[in-house]
Amino acid sequence: MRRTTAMKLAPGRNRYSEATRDKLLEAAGRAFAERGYSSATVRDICKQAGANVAAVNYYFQDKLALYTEVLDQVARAIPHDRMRAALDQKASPEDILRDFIRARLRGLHGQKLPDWHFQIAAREFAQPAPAMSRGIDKVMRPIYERVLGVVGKIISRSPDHEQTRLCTHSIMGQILLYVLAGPVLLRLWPEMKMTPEQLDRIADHIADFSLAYLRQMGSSHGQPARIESARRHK
Amino acid sequence: MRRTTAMKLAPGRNRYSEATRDKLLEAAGRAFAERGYSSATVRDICKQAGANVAAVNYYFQDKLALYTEVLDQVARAIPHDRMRAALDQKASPEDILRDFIRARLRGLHGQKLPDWHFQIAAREFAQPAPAMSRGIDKVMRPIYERVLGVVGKIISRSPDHEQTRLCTHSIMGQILLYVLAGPVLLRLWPEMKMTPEQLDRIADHIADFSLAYLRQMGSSHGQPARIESARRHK
DNA sequence: GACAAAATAAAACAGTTGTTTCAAACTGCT
DNA sequence: AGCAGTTTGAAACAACTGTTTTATTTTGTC
Repeated sequence: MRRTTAMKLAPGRNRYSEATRDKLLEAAGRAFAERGYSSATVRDICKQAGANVAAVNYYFQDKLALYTEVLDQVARAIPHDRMRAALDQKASPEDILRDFIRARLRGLHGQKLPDWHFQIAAREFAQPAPAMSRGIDKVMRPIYERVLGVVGKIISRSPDHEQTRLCTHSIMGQILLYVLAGPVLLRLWPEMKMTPEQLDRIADHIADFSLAYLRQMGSSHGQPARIESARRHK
Repeated sequence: MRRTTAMKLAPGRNRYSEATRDKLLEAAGRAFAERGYSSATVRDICKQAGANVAAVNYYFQDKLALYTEVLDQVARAIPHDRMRAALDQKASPEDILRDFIRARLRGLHGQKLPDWHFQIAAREFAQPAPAMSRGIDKVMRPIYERVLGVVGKIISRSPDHEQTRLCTHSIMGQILLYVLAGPVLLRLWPEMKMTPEQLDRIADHIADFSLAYLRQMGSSHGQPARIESARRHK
């Protein structure tokens, strides 16, 4: 056994290989993304990783623990990439927002990241697993609150104002459509090719689409959101 | 046996009860929505429906066939509800759009409809199941194309113009955020209560947010989309 | 090379899965 | 009431699930 004698709990580095552990993680990532948590089998993951069936329970305690670690890996990979850089730059809030949107969409072309990251993220969005709730706090919240700040600056309102939140959600929603519903969109719009060029055009559209309202809000300071009298009924 | 003698293939009505068949469908809908296809067990579904374990294989041939029928049920139920009504009314495109958004968001409060419809749809978004690809064509496409038409009218462009598509996606994305990512949003914004009142306010925000850009596009006819010079870089 | 720790391998475990079998109960109709 | 056809019920099926056990091989260190 590994964690019984001499190193009860050593989740960090070992002096031994750790190569199969990494292979397991990668295979698990792909498997969970493709088939979902319960449909992906431990046996298949081990076979894909070229390891024995007992490997999962040896390196991780559980199948669930494996999944949790995969989620952590996804969580750690996303924010540090391009979005943080976009949010951290010194520029006008408008430009920061535009760059942030581009950064996020560019990630969809799988230039660097394995694209199963997004599939897992999509799944967790639709139905957060027991292991996820923590992950939301770790991954989403920091970025969410940064965007709240940027949007708040543009529309001259505090970050936790309801208007700021709604606008932020509008932006996030537009982005998430392409992140989450990729396959579906592709069916509805076969011409969508997800090339870097098209992704940039989509990103610019989202920025323009959103800024149209944000600027309008920003210029009219304390006034109500609705410009033209919205039809209220029912 | 049922389909062996005298009625080889009779998927339509029978002269006998069919009550348990309906109960099975409903229980299956809830189970698949809550736990997903592979995690939901036939035994649990039958127990929830108050039927025997063999019932699923008797009334449907497979677990997969059951799921397919549930998907068909979802497909048939969604468009005829409120969205179709909103799209079919005689009004200005702006009002139609606003009503459509409201109709869709109102469904989230599960006032009338079993809201697991949306959960299943969300799951199929994240990863179209073997049985789904057809479903997309049946459910999404009709509505998608109707919205394309409405948006196209507002911005004075043809329904299959790229600008029309991008704008439609922007609207769909904002809606889908609340449909798909409900649990996640609730974690990020605990004050969100999803009451009918708040849902209506959210719907109005989405309409205002979107119309700000759409009207602006509609007034400037053949001109490029971007108003203020967008910062192009990299 | 020897020795302990660590990693792998093969087999078996207990539990659950979807599905089938077959007899019993029920149904509508003459 | 009688009877064919339909629907249920309980049990068993084989296949597969995650996990554990046990033995074997590999590894790093003296």
